[in-house]
Amino acid sequence: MAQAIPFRQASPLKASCNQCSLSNLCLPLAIEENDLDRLEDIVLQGRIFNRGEHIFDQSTPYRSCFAVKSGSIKTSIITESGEEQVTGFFMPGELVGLDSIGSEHYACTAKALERTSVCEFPIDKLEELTGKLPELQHHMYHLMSQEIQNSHQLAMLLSKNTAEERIAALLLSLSSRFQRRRMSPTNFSLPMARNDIANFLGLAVETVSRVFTRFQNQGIIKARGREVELLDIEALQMVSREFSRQCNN
Amino acid sequence: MAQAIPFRQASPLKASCNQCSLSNLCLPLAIEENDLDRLEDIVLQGRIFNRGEHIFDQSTPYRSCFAVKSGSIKTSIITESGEEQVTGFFMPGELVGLDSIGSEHYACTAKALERTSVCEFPIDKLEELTGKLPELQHHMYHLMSQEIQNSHQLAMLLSKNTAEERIAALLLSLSSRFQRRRMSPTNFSLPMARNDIANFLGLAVETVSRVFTRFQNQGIIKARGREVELLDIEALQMVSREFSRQCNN
DNA sequence: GTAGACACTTGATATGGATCAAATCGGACG
DNA sequence: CGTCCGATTTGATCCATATCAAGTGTCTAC
Repeated sequence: MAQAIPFRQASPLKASCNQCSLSNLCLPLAIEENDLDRLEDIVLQGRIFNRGEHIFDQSTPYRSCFAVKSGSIKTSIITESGEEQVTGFFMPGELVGLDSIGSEHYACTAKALERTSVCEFPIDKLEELTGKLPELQHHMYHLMSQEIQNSHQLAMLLSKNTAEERIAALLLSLSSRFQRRRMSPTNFSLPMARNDIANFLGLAVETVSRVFTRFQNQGIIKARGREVELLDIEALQMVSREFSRQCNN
Repeated sequence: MAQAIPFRQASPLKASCNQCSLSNLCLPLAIEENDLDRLEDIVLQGRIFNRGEHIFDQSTPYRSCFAVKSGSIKTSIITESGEEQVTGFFMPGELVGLDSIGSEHYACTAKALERTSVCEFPIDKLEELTGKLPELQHHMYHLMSQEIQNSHQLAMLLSKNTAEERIAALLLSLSSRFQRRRMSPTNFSLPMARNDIANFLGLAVETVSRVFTRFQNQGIIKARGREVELLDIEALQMVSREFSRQCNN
């Protein structure tokens, strides 16, 4: 599949957010064409992480937030007692690390779920820039408030919904995020393991597995390992009482 | 009950954040003495709400965020099906409405839990000001990321902890927030009903009640209605595995 | 190709907290 | 001071999901 890449630029070399296929999802979307080079001036592009590698963890001093360029990332909080709580999954175009701005260290640990490349935005430079570009500042506020809302939605899911409802909501959320990237909203491959899904949704792995097979038996989805096909989106929306918000952020 | 209020200033009259007893908790803490009047220029002070009144709800177009001056506020999401999910409690010095910046409408409903006064910060003016005062901008980012972290902590509590752990964590959080305001961290009166606690923590009212009496029988707390005395904070911290963060935000 | 390790599935059983039901408390108001 | 209604407590029972226990599948590395 991955044919040899002829000249992988080590990394520096000015980024061209301009030409990035994600520019309509990522920070550039809030910036005028002619200010774009100011963002390109501060971004560090081209860092690549293999599956399982940490982008940062809770002991890393906070420096930057990261945009996912390709691949995917899971963030989680590890408690003193070593328990993990997955707090989110991040796909291309999404920004990781907004939960830590102004903290000494990152508030969570970010791990690549597959081979993943990211763009890094040093926070001091980014804050300086948002001070000059009101549109960008507004967009940052918006992204952060979205993140708060998402997290509230998650809390809601965890406290009020059944296992089936939670899983349906997750599948729908992923679906709409694939769609945003002009990929199939019904056929995709889950970037995360059942374990991560279970942890994220506050369930046992066994329960996740059972719900997947139940959905499959009902003809709502087809799943083979991480490959998923949503056969009946409406049914999923029925199952998930609280689908509205999760879907159209 | 509400005796006539002799001269309630309709509202204008320039605020003096300067002299506000909460200036070390609220937005002024991020502002140089000599820039403070710029914040005072944009804040609308003196709005008062009686218990049960809405500061805003999900149909209100987003205009402002609010700082609690006295009293307390509960925020919640009301779903189409009418279910409520309490997303937070806000006490003096804390900022409400950060979850909605950049949205058309408020993402939640805010209700006064008791007689409450708030300071209103129109968001357009505030964004303009944060563009000029880097310290204030930084502080806003920090507050918002704190809110994300809090919400993640809540999600964690909901998905991993028992009823006792959740309630212990809430009591400790309230305790430290009272302490921050130089009030007793061990003797206080809960601003919210058992019902709100239950909803917030994803429990049934009955369970909350039972845990309160259990804690009481164990001599950890003393509770009579909303009056609470924490007799053994260490024991509470023991009960709540995940106390660390909740306490010292 | 095979060993080992991990990811996932399936089945049987246990349990924390929900739900249902009812009593008691407490405050607002006449 | 008594009434009424919502808030809180207490008790009995039930259920969704965790937990425990075996498989079975699948990927990696040698």
